[in-house]
Amino acid sequence: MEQIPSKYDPATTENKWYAWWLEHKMFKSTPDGREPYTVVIPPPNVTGVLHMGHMLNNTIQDILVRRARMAGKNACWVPGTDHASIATEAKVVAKLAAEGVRKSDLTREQFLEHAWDWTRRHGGIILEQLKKLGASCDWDRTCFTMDEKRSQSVIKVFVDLYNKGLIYRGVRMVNWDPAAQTAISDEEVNHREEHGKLYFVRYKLCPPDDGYIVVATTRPETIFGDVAVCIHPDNPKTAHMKGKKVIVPLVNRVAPVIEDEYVDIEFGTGFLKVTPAHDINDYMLGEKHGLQAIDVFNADGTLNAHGLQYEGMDRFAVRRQIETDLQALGLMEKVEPYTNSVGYSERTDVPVEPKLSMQWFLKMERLAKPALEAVEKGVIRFHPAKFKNMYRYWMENVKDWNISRQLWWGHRIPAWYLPDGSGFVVAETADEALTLARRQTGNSSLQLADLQQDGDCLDTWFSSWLWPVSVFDGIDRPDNPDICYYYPTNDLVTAPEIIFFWVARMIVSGFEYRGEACFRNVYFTGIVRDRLGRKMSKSLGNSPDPVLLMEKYGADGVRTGMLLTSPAGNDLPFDETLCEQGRNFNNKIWNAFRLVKGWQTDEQAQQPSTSAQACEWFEALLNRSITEMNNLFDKYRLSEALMTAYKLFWNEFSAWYLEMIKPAYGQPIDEKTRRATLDFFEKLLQLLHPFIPFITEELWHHLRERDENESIMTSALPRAGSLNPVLIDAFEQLKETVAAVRTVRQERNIPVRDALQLQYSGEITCPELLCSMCRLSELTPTDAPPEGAIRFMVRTTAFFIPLEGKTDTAEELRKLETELSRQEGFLEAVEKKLSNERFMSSAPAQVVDTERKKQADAESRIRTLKEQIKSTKDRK
RNA sequence: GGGAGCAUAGCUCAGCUGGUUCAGAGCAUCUGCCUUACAAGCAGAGGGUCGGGGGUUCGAAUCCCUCUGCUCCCACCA
Repeated sequence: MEQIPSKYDPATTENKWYAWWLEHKMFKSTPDGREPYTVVIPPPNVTGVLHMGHMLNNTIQDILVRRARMAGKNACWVPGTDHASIATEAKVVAKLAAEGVRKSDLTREQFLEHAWDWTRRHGGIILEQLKKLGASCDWDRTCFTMDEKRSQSVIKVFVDLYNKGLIYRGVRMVNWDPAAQTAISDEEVNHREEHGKLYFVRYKLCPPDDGYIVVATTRPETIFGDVAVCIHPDNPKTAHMKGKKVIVPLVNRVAPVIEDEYVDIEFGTGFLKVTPAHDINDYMLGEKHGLQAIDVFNADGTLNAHGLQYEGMDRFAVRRQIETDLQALGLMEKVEPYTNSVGYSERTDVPVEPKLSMQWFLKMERLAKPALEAVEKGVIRFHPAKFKNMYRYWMENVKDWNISRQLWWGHRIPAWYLPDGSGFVVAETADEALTLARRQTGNSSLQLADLQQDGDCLDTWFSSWLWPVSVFDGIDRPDNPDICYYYPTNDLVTAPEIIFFWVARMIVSGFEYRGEACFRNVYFTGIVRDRLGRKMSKSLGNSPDPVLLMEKYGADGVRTGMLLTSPAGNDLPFDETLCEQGRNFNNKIWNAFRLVKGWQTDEQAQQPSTSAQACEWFEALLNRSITEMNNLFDKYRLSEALMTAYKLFWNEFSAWYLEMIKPAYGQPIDEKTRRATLDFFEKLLQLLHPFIPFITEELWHHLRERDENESIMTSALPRAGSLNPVLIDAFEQLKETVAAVRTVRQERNIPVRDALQLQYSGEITCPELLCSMCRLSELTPTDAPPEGAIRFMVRTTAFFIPLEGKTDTAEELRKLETELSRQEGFLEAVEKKLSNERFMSSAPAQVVDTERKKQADAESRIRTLKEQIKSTKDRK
C-alpha cells in the first residue's frame, strides 16, 4: 500500500482513460437490437471556447448518456457545432478590419474563403475541451451545421417549405442591426432600460395658419422621415389642429395632421410625429393612413441623402447635433430626462434600428399546431414543467419567422431572380433553377448567367432547427437505418433562453419532417452565476476558465462541483469551493480504495458476527439508495441523485460500514467480508460512474481482475434488492447510541483507548457492534442504575456509564430537568390532541395510532427521567 | 402594461395529494483530535417562531386571501 499515494492525482488517470475509451470505441453506437437512447448535443458555436454554461450542460448530458448506457441501452450522443452566422461573420469582419481589409472590398467568394479559414483555424477547439470533461459522444458522428449533408438538408427543407407555400418574401419592418448590417429576429433583440432624453420640438403650422405645435420625441434624428403628425380624435387639447398641416423642422416638409386612437392622450403633448420607416407603430399608422415611408438611414446606421446636411453622420451624432441646431433655430421647446427601453442586438450589442426591408418569412401558424399539442399533451415533457406556460404562450401567438439574414456566412437562400425583375424561382441547385426559370419564362435560351441568386443567407436557427433529424441524415434520406433507429431522440439538455429560438422550432420541424416529436424530454438547465449572483460572461470577466478548473480539481471534481447544486431550471451559483468539495469527494473514494486494497485475506478465518451484520445492513442501505436514485433520475433530479450516492459513500460506507468491518491494524480480513466489501465498492463505483467517470473507471479496474476490454462504462447498473427497513432502523438506533457514547467521551475527555462499561435499561440493537464501535469492556442490562453514573437516553432506552468522580451532579441534574420539561410539554401536546373529540373522530386511524405511540414513548421517557433525577438527587 | 415563479439554518436547496422519516440535507461555523485509508481527514456540537399579517381546519412550512421583497418571460407609449 505504501506505493499508492494518499492523494488522488486526476490528471494522469483522466487522460489515460479518455484515450483508452476512444481507442476501444466505447462511445461508438450503431443500430442494433437494443433499445436506443439518443441525445443530440446543443451545437456550440464552432469557433467558440468552452464556458461554464457548456460545462454544466454537457456534464448533465454525459450523466444521462452514461447512465442509459449502463442501463443496457444503445446510447448515442451526437456531437457537433454550429456555424453561428452573425457571431462568426462579425469575428471575421473584425479580424479583416484589423488587417486593414474591409468586407465591402471583397467578393463574396473571397470573404467566404476567409471565413472558412477562420473556422478551420478556430473550429473544433470546443469539442476537444469537451473530451477533457469526459463527454462520451460518438465522435465519428460529429456534425457541423454547414457541412455538406447539413447544408443540403437546409436547402432541401427551404425548397420544400417554399413549394408548400409556407415561405414568402415581403417587405416588413425588421430589427436592423447596423453593426452586423443584417436583419435579426425579434428573439434576438434584448430590451434594456436606458436613461435618455425626451425632446419637445416645435413644428410650425403651415401658412396661412400661424404658430406651432409641440411634438415630444426620443429620436429627433428620425425627423427627416416624418410624414405626418397624429392626434387622438377625442383629445380636446389637440382638437384645434384637426385637418391642419404642419411643417417638419429642418426638412421643411409639409405634413398633414392625422387622427388615430393609437395616440395616448396622456403622453407628452398629445402630438405624435409619424415616421413610418423607423418605428414599428408608426409603420402601422402609415399603412393605415396611406402614408409614404421615408427611410433616412444607410445600412450602417448613418444618415442617407434624406438627412440633408447630416448625410453620412452616425445616427447618435446626428441626435446630438440636431439638439443643438434646433435650439439655435428656436425650435426646441425643452429637453427632459427620460427613461425608456431600447432594443439591443443580442449578437453585436448595438441599438437595433427598426427598418423596412425585403425579407424571407416562414409561415408558422399551421406548423406550430402539432408542436404545441405535443407539449400540452405531455408527449414531450419539460423539466421543470413551469416552462410549459412560456412555451404555450409563445406558440399560441407565434409570428411568422424572418429567416433571411443579410450575411454571407451561412446557407445562401436558394432563390434565383429572373432577368428584368420578373420574379424568381426556388430550387435546390442552380441547374434546377435554370430549368425552372426556362419553363417559367418560356425562354429556353435563358442561361445561368442571366439568373441572379439571392444574396442573403438563412438564419442560423434555420439549420439548427433540423438538428435532431439532420444529424441522422433524415431529411435527405428519410428511410435510412440511422434515423429510423435513433429518432425520436430521448432527452434534450439546454438553456431556457433558447426555448423559442431552438427548442420550439426543433419540435416544429420534427413534426413536419418526421411526423413525430423529436425528443421525449427537455431538461432546462439554469444559468451559471458568480458568487454575487451575476451571470457569468466574457465581458464581465467573472467566469473561471473551465480548462484551468479541470486541471486544478480534475474533470471529475469539477463535474461533481457543478452537479452538487444545480436542480433543473434553477440557476447555479458557482463557487470554486464546490469543485474543491468535488475533488475532496474523489479523494475520499481514493482513500477508501487504499484501505480495502491493502487488506490481506485469511482464507481460514471465520466471518465475525459483527461483520456479517454490517454486510447485511449495508446491502439493505445500498438497495434503498439504488431505489432512491432510480426515482430521482426518473424525475431528472440529478443533483439529488448525486447527493444520495455521495452520502451513501461518505457517511454510510466509509464512516460506518468500513469502520465496522475494518480488521485491527496488520490483521487479515476474512474472505467472506472482503468479497462482500469489494462487491459493495463495485456497486458504489457503478452508481457514481455517470457523475465521475474517470476515477470510477480507474478503481473499477484495480478492484479486481478484469478482462482487457472490459469497462465500467458498459457494466450493468446495479439493481435494487430487498430494502429491509427494520434492519436499517435498528442500525440507526445503533448509530445514535454510538454517537451518544462518543459525545460522553468527548465531554468527559475520556480517551478512545480507555474501554468503558455500559449499562442500559430498555431495548438495544446490535449489541456486538455497539461494543466494538464504542470500545466497551462490558454491556449489561440493569434495573438499578449504579451510583454516580453518567446517564443518557437514546429513544426510549436509558444508558449508564459508571464513572465515579467524573460526573458533575449539578450539571447532570440541570440537563435532566431540561429534558424532562421538554418531554412533559411534548406529552401535554399529544394528550391534548388525543382528548380532542373532533381530532379523534376525524383523524384517520393511522394518525391516531402514531399519536398513541408518541404518548407511550413520551411517558416511558418521562418515567426514566424522573427516576434518574431522583437517584441523582439522592446521590447528592 | 400582461404573465409566470420564488421567499425554509450563515450559503445552496429538499420537504409529493395538509397529521413522526416535519422542521431536514450538503456546505460553512464551533469544539476536540496528526486514532497507521484519508488533515483534500476523523469524532462531536450548535444553529430556523419555514418572508409579514389574516383565514380554512381537530391539526398548516404544506391549502386560500393579502402585504412586502426578489427573479424570469412577454409587450415596447412617442
